[in-house]
Amino acid sequence: MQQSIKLSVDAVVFGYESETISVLLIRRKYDPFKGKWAIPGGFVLDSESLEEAVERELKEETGIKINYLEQLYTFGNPERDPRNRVVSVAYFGLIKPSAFKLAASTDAEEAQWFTINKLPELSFDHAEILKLAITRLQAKITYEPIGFELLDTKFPFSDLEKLYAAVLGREIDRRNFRKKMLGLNVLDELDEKVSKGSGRPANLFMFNKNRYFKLKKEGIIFEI
Amino acid sequence: MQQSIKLSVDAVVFGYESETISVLLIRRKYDPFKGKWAIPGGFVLDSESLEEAVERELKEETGIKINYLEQLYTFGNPERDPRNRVVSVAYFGLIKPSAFKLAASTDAEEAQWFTINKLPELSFDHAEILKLAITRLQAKITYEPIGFELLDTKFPFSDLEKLYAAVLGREIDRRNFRKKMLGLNVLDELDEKVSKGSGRPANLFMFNKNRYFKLKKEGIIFEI
DNA sequence: GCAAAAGTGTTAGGTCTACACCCATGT
DNA sequence: ACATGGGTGTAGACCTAACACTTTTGC
Repeated sequence: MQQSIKLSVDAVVFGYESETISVLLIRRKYDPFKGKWAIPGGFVLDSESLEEAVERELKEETGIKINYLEQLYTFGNPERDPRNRVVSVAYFGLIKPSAFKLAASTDAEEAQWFTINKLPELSFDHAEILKLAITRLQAKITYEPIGFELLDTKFPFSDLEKLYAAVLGREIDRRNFRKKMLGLNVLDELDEKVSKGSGRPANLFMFNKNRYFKLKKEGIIFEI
Repeated sequence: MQQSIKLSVDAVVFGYESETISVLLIRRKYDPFKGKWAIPGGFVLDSESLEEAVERELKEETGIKINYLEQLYTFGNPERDPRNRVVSVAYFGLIKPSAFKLAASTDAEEAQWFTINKLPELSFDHAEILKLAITRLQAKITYEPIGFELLDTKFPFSDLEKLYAAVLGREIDRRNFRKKMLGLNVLDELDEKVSKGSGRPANLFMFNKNRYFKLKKEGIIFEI
């Protein structure tokens, strides 16, 4: 059998800071779409798994190390790359603010964070991929505890609330949200406070992953 | 760039009859796994889309024409095929009972339906693919109206109820289920009855796809 | 007239939503 | 003392889950 399809991976990486969700994009060095912005990604090597390919490409192109990674969708339209047939397995990933800064090795001209409401024009079918990733993030954050992957290990409750508001694009009721989230029984309240300059200092919380998995195994589901 | 990865598609096709869910499997003609059962599938041609590849392979191998098709997941473990690196995009599909019979052209020895509780040993990582497909079917049937793709166009309400019971693997309350399902406002009750030999004849229903899409656009969601 | 499947309501408990005031700190 | 953000409770509406008898047909 003769087949000349090439296989690539692409990764939509989301970060959260200053109450907005951002996506990591790179500027293309070569044609097609030279100079245009694109989702990081590249061809899969013969010996590596798809996830390894994503992690390798992310490290090479942006210097970041991902925190959470899941497969999104495979894009296989024969016309999606103007030159060759390239089928791409898209992933979506989340990183914590502490890993948010791009590696010094990366030329700031080449990799940048973009707020999801202020996106540049994208290469290939990457706008479509990104749109799907955002939809998935919005859906998933309501039934799996992935929001914590976007926050530091210890966080004030208001950060979590603002994150949900940013992702879902709507206001949320502070009291009801807190009640429901704490009722899920997967957050540990620490004996530590943090002050944001003015206002009453906030208690810090941590996501208890073990407790979450235990509850999940018992059939108790996370849902906001 | 040198890359010798091959790309294939595989399709987990579900059917529903006699109150059980079945999967369509084929017997492999060649090594590896010669004589073993496998999910239908094959290599993607350079010029066709992934969906076209699935439909072509299904027609070639089993003679059936699918009713509903959606991408499931892409399996890319380097070890999944003992001979070459083959990355496979798995799909999951549903067919109506009227299309349930395998084409006469197909040797019954080569393609067969298996009740999902009585599966034979499978080739490659197909057991894993099938397991994922079942999980997806169970999840999806509760929040998208895909169950109707497994029934004839006109069906008695009890068929729908038994389908849900079969897919979810548990009993469902007849009264509550009917209330909720009819309350979604996507079923049309016909002026037609059907009798199953003994017992009171049942009214027939139809899924109203247009109404469903209209409601969906208005933000009203299907949920059981 | 009896066996078999279809059709139909009510109640109690739990969950969701809407909503406003006090608390702890910095300036 | 005032500005800022953190922390908390309740009542009404709504939804869910549990539960059993009557109706229509074939035999």
